[in-house]
Amino acid sequence: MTSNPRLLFPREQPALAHPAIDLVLLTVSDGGLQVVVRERERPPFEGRWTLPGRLIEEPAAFELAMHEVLYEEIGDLDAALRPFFTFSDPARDPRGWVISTAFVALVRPAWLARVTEAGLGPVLADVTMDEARKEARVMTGGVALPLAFDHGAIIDAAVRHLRGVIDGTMIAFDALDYAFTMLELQTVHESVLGKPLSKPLFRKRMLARTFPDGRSLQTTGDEHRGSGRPAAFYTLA
Amino acid sequence: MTSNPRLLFPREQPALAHPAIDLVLLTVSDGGLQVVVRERERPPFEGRWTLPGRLIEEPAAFELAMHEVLYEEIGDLDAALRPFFTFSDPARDPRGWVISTAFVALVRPAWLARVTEAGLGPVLADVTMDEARKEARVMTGGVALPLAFDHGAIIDAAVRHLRGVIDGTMIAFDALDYAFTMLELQTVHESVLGKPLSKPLFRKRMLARTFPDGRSLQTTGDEHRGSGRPAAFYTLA
DNA sequence: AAAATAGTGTCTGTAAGACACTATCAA
DNA sequence: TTGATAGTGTCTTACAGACACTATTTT
Repeated sequence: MTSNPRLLFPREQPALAHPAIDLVLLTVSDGGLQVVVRERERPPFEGRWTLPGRLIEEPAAFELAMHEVLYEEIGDLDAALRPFFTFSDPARDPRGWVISTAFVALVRPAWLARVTEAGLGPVLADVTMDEARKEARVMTGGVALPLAFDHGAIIDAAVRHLRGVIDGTMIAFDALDYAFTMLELQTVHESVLGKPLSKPLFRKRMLARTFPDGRSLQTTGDEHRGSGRPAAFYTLA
Repeated sequence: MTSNPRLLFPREQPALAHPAIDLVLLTVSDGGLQVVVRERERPPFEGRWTLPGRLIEEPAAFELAMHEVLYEEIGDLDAALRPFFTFSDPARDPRGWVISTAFVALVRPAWLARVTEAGLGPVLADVTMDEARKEARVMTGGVALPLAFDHGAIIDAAVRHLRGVIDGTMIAFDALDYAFTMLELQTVHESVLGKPLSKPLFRKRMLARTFPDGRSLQTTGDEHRGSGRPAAFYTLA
């Protein structure tokens, strides 16, 4: 499919752009939000950090291209990626007009383990939301990683999107294993919202709730043993 | 086909696409949702109906192109258009790969008057949501208008988007004049949601509410006189 | 026993929801 | 007066939110 689409619109001079996708893969560990980023190896923005993503090479619905990128980056993933915004500013990429549709997903820390293990590939970086500016910042070990393009704004928009939907959808469970403790679930919510929640209230609400797919939280019978009283494991059933 | 995302422009053949925008301009009159559509005058889909929109001719952020289309279609408009989805299926336009970012706005019936008056231009059509299928249908005077491209799906997605945000944002007021009655406000909500609401409850909620910009509903002192008891006019202040 | 984490009970305020009612206009 | 539309009062139930409390484990 290399035919130039310009020829198909004889009566107009429509602009052409490079379609692209960027993925904001977020996870919650150590009580904070983390995002997958990798270092750019060529100009522009050589040495700065970017989200996984790329220009589209074959005409295909973005939802398909998105799964390709996922497979290459992480190896496998069936988490629900949702599109949340399309970034279209002609100045966002100095090489040309790149229109990027951004997707966001919460993923389980275990699924990202292979990313970190690889060593030279993408890394997990802590996300800091700057509530005043419209850009998130990322850092590892307290060292800020400079971001390429408008990727700070993309991460910011992704987290704000999640904040709006985390309480009405089942997205939070994408960040958790099959079985999880109530505290783990609460930490996912708190990390996304960027603020603490009341423990008794959160518990009550979650246990009373029937989720959109009809399931609700059930104890598995197993327990998580830590340094204090064991915590019950819950799952969706 | 190599798929190393680090080799972008120089060594790969990224696809090109035509960026486009489509506008879903909705209004509420006669107690129902209406949308601006116009008849296509050439293939493909000649004679079928489309949303206002077009291919982008100059690289520019979509938000700018959107205002251009608005100015040409309606003459003037400052309503808040919000992007809600980007449609990217390569098969959605038989001429080539057209990636369309769709925007939705509620607008005042008076602003659309000139559209209808023009006669030969766009028309206002009644919107029927087909809750089962993911496509809305439109009709005028009980006669269904066949839609071009995936515009039925775009309208469906637009209304679903509105349903999710109408109660938490101030969008509903975009469909109303400076002063409006409580019933007019309620009708806007009901038309978007596609279901009736309790009158006393709606009234209580709206009068008790402080909206995101800090304003709340205040009576203007004027009255709307109809066939029954006059209704108080309200406004945001 | 002390520390740590898990989990519960109770009270108060507020909002949802249902329903019946009153108010004010035109004809 | 009747019909029509506008607007209110009241009662019940549910949930948010705050806070103090109890429970079960490890060290």
